Amino acid sequence: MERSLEEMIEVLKLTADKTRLTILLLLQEKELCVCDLVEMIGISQPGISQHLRKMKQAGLVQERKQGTWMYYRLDESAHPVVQAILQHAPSLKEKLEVYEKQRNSMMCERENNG
Amino acid sequence: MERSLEEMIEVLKLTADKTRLTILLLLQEKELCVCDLVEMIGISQPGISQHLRKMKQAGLVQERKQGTWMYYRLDESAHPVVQAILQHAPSLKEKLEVYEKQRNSMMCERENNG
DNA sequence: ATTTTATATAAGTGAATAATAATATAGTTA
DNA sequence: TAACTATATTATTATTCACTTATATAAAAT
Repeated sequence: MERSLEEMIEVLKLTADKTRLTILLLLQEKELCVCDLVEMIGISQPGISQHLRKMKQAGLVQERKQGTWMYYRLDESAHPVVQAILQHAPSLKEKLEVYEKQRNSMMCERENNG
Repeated sequence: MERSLEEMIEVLKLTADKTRLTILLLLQEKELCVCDLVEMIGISQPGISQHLRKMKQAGLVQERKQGTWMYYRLDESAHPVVQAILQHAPSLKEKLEVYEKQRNSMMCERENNG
């Protein structure tokens, strides 16, 4: 209520996109790297990176570098409407579990981070 | 949580526009006709009507005809995320009160509906 | 040092859309 | 009936934006 209407519009525009809302729902479950999101969502890597950059600039996600990987997670200090929106959306917990099982079953190339 | 991701995206896209979010915030206070919204928001009448049509089609607002006027109000059965969003936005109660006072002071051409 | 891998940035393209101007419809009033 | 008012619809335009391809950067592995 204290934040401006313009701030709300910015956040709503960011969540009003299927790719970005999916990213947020996945990050709600677990910190993930870009390549995880590319595989699970199925658009190009630059596409994912551009969405992440926008959401980082708006304070919706935070990043952490580890080697060549860049891990992303939800920013806890984001506009509170983000949590309200995510809680009204269907969970992607199952989708993430399926992805992780199949990834682990193919003799993971990297250490299992998480 | 039961409603699909696509349904959420549709609602979020509709609220992620300054004009439409303003309309919803005003309707949250009171049922209003198109000309009220035109005056308060300051875009053309077709612009307002088009936004209202979209929101009506998505089940966000309802309409009621009275003479040549068409009154709009929030649809109570809209996707619950709408209420969550509106409650996180700054209220436009004051803006509406100012408008109504100045409208009443100019010897209202129509009966004061509401 | 060269190659490979993960990610970021830049450039370009097509589609969606918010706004306006012009016109149509329909109810009201003279 | 004719003029007026409130709203809806249509056509048009300009802008935004999601995505892709191509390229750059940077860390890791060979």
